[in-house]
This record gives sequence, structure tokens and C-alpha cells, in this order.
Amino acid sequence: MSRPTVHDVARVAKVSLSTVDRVLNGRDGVRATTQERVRAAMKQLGYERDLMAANLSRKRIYDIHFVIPDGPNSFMRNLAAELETHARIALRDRTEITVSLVPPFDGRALAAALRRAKEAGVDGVVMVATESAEVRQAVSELRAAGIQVVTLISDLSASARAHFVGIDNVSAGRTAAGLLGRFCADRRGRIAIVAGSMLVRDHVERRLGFEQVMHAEFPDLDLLPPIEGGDEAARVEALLSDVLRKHDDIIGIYSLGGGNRGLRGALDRAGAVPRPMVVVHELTDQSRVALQDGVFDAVLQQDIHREVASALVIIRSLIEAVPIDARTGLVHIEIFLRDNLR
Amino acid sequence: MSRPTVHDVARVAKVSLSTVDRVLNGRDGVRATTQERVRAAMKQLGYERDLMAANLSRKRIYDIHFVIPDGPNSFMRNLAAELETHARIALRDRTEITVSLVPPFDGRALAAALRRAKEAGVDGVVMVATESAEVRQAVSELRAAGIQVVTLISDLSASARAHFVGIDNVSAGRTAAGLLGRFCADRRGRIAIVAGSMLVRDHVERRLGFEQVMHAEFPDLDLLPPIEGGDEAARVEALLSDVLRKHDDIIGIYSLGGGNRGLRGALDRAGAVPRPMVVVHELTDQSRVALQDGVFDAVLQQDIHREVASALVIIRSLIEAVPIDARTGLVHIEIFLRDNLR
DNA sequence: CTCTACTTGATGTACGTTAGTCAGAAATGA
DNA sequence: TCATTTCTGACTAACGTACATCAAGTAGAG
Repeated sequence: MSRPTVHDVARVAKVSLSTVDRVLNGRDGVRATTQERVRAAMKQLGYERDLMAANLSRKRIYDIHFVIPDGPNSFMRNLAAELETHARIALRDRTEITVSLVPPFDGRALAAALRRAKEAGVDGVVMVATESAEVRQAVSELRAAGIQVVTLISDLSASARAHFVGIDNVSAGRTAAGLLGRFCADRRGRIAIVAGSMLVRDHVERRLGFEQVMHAEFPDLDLLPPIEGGDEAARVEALLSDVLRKHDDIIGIYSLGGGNRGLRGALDRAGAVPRPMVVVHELTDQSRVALQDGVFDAVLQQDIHREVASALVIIRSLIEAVPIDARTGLVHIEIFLRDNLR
Repeated sequence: MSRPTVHDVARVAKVSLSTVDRVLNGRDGVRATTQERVRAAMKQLGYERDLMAANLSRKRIYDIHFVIPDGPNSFMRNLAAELETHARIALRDRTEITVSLVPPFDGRALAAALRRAKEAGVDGVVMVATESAEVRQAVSELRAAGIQVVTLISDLSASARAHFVGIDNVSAGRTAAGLLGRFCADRRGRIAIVAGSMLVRDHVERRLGFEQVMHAEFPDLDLLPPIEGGDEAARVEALLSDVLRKHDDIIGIYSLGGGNRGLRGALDRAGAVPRPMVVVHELTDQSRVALQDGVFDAVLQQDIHREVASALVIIRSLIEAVPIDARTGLVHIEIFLRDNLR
């Protein structure tokens, strides 16, 4: 009653083990009619090759390469730390993880890293994408070479990569707007948006979602054009301080990228009363404290640990050409208020 | 340069393969000092057991039994559907899933189902717990028989089960309060709470968290005692209609259990203006529509698919006595507004 | 110092698949 | 019908671990 093996297939198809193996692994030297007989037997028995045994025999090791942005951004530093954890765990599953760091928002550097991965002959690449022609080119070269590519956190145009793992960033922006709008209740005034760079798709999409809901549901609130702070605290602080000085009627701020230390700095310096409502992304040490202090009102967060885990599952499925459950890549947005900090 | 095997460990520790095997699999008959030597060698080499080879060798099939509440509750029906999906996927991982349904909020029936599972000699049980002495007794019998027990969604007192998979329900209650309080802004009035039964720990905990934050942060809002609707739409509708009739100053409602169709019915019948702010649990067809219609303001949701997946990972780790990553069981609360419905 | 009782080693088989060799059978062409 | 090519079968040795058995070793109790 246990699951069928190659032996069973051989018996049913009335051929030898060798022949089954030849068919199963696409070696030649088997007549078409015999192949058919074998396939029919497999179907009849519901045979599924035992991947564990197969991999064991092959001594296969999955070689997965991660390309992630470097820099002081706490979010990306967390990601790097996550990868170390996963590297150890993955080893048990015959998966070897390597990582390379590239400067953020730099398509050229990213493309170069991808080419290096290709030369190294890895089985799959997981990347935090920056949108650029060079990157798309490098990705299609990888795929042409039979290397699977999965984007993580920030996507590329869909055609290029095989799969995306991360939150739905349009939805994240919409959520932020829904919260911020409701928090501002019946007040009127301006809303400031702080972004990292419009070169990364996640930021573009968050902004899009945010503006959709703001325009549709909270038309009384005036949106200022986004500040591009490059995810760097110092720049964010300088630029936002400027904006706060220019406008004394800012009642809400949505920060959809990094550099939230700078955001807080600017707020503390301005010291507006009543303070504006603030929704930001990524729960870090800074944003946690700001939430606790009542300076930030909500933090949207994606669970990197889970995202990395999903990326690994997915890229392995891609490599093995196993069907993928659509929900695997979909990561949910968590929302933290000061009341549910963990 | 390839990964170390048991042979390498044996060589380095200067013991035989058998001894390494004894240590690795916790069989007895190995002196403590020898065990130390072996463990040191494993650490030194960075040995990680090859799970594929191990499972292949064991030819083991994991027999996991789920015990979940029956009844018309959409949430639990979804859960049942999830289990069918997982049953197919899990087969590839040598895991056989069976399910039994028991009447909800019925400790006696649950305990009986657990005893049946014990007789059937399964390897592990995953259960949605109802708190009662009989259940705790049945669980400790299971564990005494070497059967692992994991609670799902609703927990038992910690001492009994081996692990819990689900959201942090206190935190869920706190989140609900944080949202509802902010949504009600500066208005004053009463808040109604709709629960299923105070016999299930998740409902108790949600209420606890909700009241914590309400008292601490929104002392102007008056909490009514909870309505116990047994997760049944008809009862919820009847009881809540009564309450709405008695009090004309209800500005917020938190529904922490099932039966939200009844909640909506009561609201529609009462037709209060301005309508109360409503936060509920579980995204179902009904609550989705209500959200869209602006009758509900936020829905807190747990991802059953992921919870079941986590439960499977965890119970398999327990059976294999592999260390468990603390984050595996922790499932996040998703928050849906009309703006981020998926 | 002997006699158990406990430790350790040696060895073999198994899990399901991959991958190779080699001999023999069947099909093909002339 | 023979020689040649193309298929097929029977074997075997891995892969890394689990698990059982038996023999031999060593320690501690008396």
C-alpha cells in the first residue's frame, strides 16, 4: 500500500529497471513504443519519483546565490543576518547559500553581480531588484543559461524573473493611506510622502497605492510631491525639515522607504503641535521606539525571515520543475501599532 | 571539500560508526564522556545530518491527525478545506494526514476524539483546543504515549501541549482596541464586545488584550460586558439587536469570534446614524462584503494556510526531535481595511 | 580477582534512485 | 541469411543514514 517505486513501474511495464531509468532520466536508446509502455505504467501506478532518494544518489547540492543591497539601511542589514541563519538551516536540505552585497539603487553594479553569479555557475539567484535595462538584460541572460531567478522584496517587470517573493506593495500603499486617512479623521491639511528612490519598484508601487486611496477616499487631504531621501537618515532629515518649515499644515506623513531615524529627527526638531500622524515602513529599533513614544502611529512590516524561507522553497521548486503553490510567494503585510508591538 | 558525513565524525572522534549513530539518534549505551567526544567532533566539522538520506533510510511515514471543530462556522470550514490541500502536498514529504471533526466548544467530544487518535496510534495530533479538564487529561495521556500534540488557533494551558501555532490572541485584542479607539477619535460612547464562548482560550485572550488597551488608552469609551453568541449568526443577531436597542450610544463594536453574518444583520436592522465603527475577526465572504460596503471598518485575519503549514513543520520537528525555530509557530495578524482587500 | 553489566566495534542490510558495464536479444539493411 | 546497428536486461556500486545483531571490550561491584 506504500508508494510505488521504479521497481513497480518496471514490473507493470514488463521492462527492466534500466529501461525505466532510461525513460525517467531522458537518456536515449529506448524505442518510442517502449517509452510509451513505461509512461503508461507510471501513470497507472501514480508513480512520483522520490526526490530525496534521487538527490541522494545524484549527490546534488543546490547552489543558491543571493544578491542584496549593501549600506547602512537597517532593513537590509537584517536581511543579511537572516541569510546567515538560513544558510545553516538550508545545509540540511542540500542547499548551499552564498551572498553578495551591491550598492543600493545601482543597476549597473547589480547587473555585474548577476553576471558574476552566472560565471560561477549557480543553480539559482535570488535578488532584491533595482529596475534598469541592464538588470533586465542580465536577468534574461541568466535565465537563458538555465539559471532560475527570483526577485525578493522589490520586483522587476514580470516578464523577466521567474517569480517574485514579497508583499504586494500597491496594497501596502493603500493600507497606509487607509490608516493615515482614518487617523486624520476630519482634519484638513497636507500629507507628506518620504520615499527612497523611484528606481525601485516597491517604492513606486507603494506610492501608487497610497495616492489611489488618498484621492478616492480622502480628497480633502492635500498630497505633497514625494521626497526622495535615498533611504539615508541624514538626507531624509534635511529634506523633510525643509518641507516642514515651508508648510505648517502637514497633518500626516507616509514614509515608504528607509531612513526613518532622519524622519524622527526632523519631527523632533520641528516639534509641531498637534503632531502629525505618521505611518512608516519596516519595524527597526528606531521605529519601534518611535512607535512606543507615540511619534509614529503605525508601522507596516514585512517578515523577512518568512520571505527568505519562501524564496528558498520557490527557487528549489523552480530548479526541480515542481509545481508551485501560488500562495507561497505571497507575504502578508503586518501592521504594528504601539499596542501590538512584539 | 564536500559536507561532512557520519563517517567523518566517527574518524575525528575516534569512535566507530555505530557509536556516532547511537549518539546521533539518542540511543542509550554510550558513556557521557564518549558522547561529548562525538558531539565535539560534530561541532568541529560542522556536521549536519542529511535529512534526505535519513528519511530515505527510515522509510518512515508520519501519521498526523487533525481534530477540528465541526459546524457552520465559515472559518472552520475553510480550515477543513485547507487540510485537504495540505494532505496532498504533504504526501510528497512522507506525511499522511487524517482529520476528525468534533462539535464546537465541547470538551467531552474533543477528549473522546483524542482518545480515538491515541488508539489509532498516530505519530502526532494537531488540535483546535477547547479548554477543559477532560481535554487536558486526554492530552497528557497522548503525550505519555509518546504522541506529540500541537494546538492550533486556540491554545491550551501551556503545560499540556508541546507547541502552539496561531496568532498571539492577546495582541490581536490589543490591536483591535488600538484601531477601534483611533477610529472613534474623540467621540464618546459605549463599546460592545461580541464573543463566541469564554471556554476557548483565543476568545478569552482577545477580550483580555482588548480591555487592556481600552482601559489604558481610551478611558472615555465605556465597555459593555461581552455577548456570548456561540459563533452562531442567529444568536449573535438576536443578542446584539437587544443590546443595540437598549443602548443608543454604541459607537464601536469588536467581534472577536464567529457569526459575523448575524452581526451585520443586527446592524442593518438597527440602522444607527452615525453608524458605529466595527472591527471583527476572520475574513470570510460575509465580512469581505461588509468591509466593502463600509459596514465593517477593519477585519483581523489569521492565515490558515500558513498556520497549517507551520503546524506540520513543527509537529514533524517534534517527532524527529529536531530543534524548532521559535518563529515558526508565530503567525502574524493581518489587518484588512476596505483599501487592501485581496 | 572474578563476574556481571555496561560500552564499544564490526558488519551487514535496507531505503529508492542514479549510473555505469556488458552481454544478449531484436530489429534493420543488404 | 548474415553482419550491423539499435534496444533491452541483468548486475553492481554508489549516495548518507538507520537499525539490528553479535562479538569483544572495559568498568565497577562483590
